[in-house]
Amino acid sequence: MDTATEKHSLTTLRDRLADYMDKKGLRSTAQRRLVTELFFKSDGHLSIEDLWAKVRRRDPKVGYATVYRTLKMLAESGIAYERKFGDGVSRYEVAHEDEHHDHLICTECGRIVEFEDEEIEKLQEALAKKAGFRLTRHVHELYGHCRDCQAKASA
Amino acid sequence: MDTATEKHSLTTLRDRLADYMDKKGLRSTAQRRLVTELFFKSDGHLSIEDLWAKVRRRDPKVGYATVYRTLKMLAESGIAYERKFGDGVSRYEVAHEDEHHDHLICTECGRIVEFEDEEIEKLQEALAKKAGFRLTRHVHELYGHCRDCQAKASA
DNA sequence: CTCGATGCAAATGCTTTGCAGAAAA
DNA sequence: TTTTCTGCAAAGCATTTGCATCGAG
Repeated sequence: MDTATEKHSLTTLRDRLADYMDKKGLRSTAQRRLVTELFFKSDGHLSIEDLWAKVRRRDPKVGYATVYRTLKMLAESGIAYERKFGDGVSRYEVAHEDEHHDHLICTECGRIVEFEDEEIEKLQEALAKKAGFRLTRHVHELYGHCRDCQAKASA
Repeated sequence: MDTATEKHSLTTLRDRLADYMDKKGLRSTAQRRLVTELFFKSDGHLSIEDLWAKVRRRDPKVGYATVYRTLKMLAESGIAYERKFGDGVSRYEVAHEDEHHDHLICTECGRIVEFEDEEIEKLQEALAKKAGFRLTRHVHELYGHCRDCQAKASA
C-alpha cells in the first residue's frame, strides 16, 4: 500500500490513467484531459450532465458523448465507479485504490454521505458463502432524511 | 399480527387489495383481476414484460400499459415492491406484511435468492443514526456467481 | 498518412402518458 | 349516465451508437 500522503493524490490517479491508456493504445486529447481533470478534482457522485456542465464552462464545444465516453473509459479502467441511485441517472465517482464505501442518501435534498462498515462487510460475505455465492460486488444504499431536512420538516 | 397459517395467504393479499381499491374508488375489471391473480401466484421478481407474457397466455388482448398500470397500483397500495437491479428493468414482488428481505443476484444466470439478516439491519440503523439520518428504506444487493455457475465455469 | 477520437444527430430500450372508445358503478 | 379503465400509439428520457470529419501519433 502507498503511504498515507500519496494514497489519494491526483498524481496517482493520473498515473493509473496514463498506464491504462498506454496499454490500450488510447490517445490523449485536449477533451479527455479536460474531462478527467475536472472529474478528478470534483467531490464525486457526478452525473454525466453535471460533469458536462463543468466541462462546457471551460470549453463550450465539447459534446455530451465525449464526456459520456470518457467516463465509461474511466469506469472500465477501474479509476471510476458507475453508480445508479434511485433516480434513473448514472453517477460517477473516483475509485480510490484499496478503499470501499457505501452511501446514505437524503431523499429530500439529495445529499449523499459515504459510509464504511467492516462488520457489515463481513456479515454479507459470510451470508453469501452460506448461500453458495462468490461475491463480485454489492450495492448498499440507505435512503432517508438527513438531519437538516428533519429540522426543516419540523420547523 | 395474523396467525402463521394465514400470514402469507392469497386471501390476505386479495383482501388488502380490495380494501385499497375500495378506499380509492378504483374499479374491479377483468384485466385487473387477471393481472393481480397471476402476480400473486408468481414467484416474485417479475418484470412488467414477464407478467405481460403470462397475462397474454390467458388473454392476448390485454395491453402492456394495463399490466404496467396495475403493477404501479399494487406498488402504491403497498402490496408490491418495485425493485431495480442493475439491468435497467423494473421488477415487482409481493410485499408480504411484516416481512423484509434483500437479494443475492447471480450475474451469470440471473438467479435471485432472498436473504434476511437482523444483525445487518441493526448495524445499518445504528450507523444511519450516527450520521443524523432517519431511514425510510434501503437497497442491499449482493452480486456474484451462484454455486451452479461456479461449477459450470470450472467444468 | 492512419487510425483512433469527436460532435452531432439519430437510434435504443424502457417507462410513462394522451386520448378515443369500452365498460364499471 | 358518469366516471374510470383499456389499448394503442406516441412521447419522454437517459443512454448508446453510426458516421463524417478532425487530429494525435
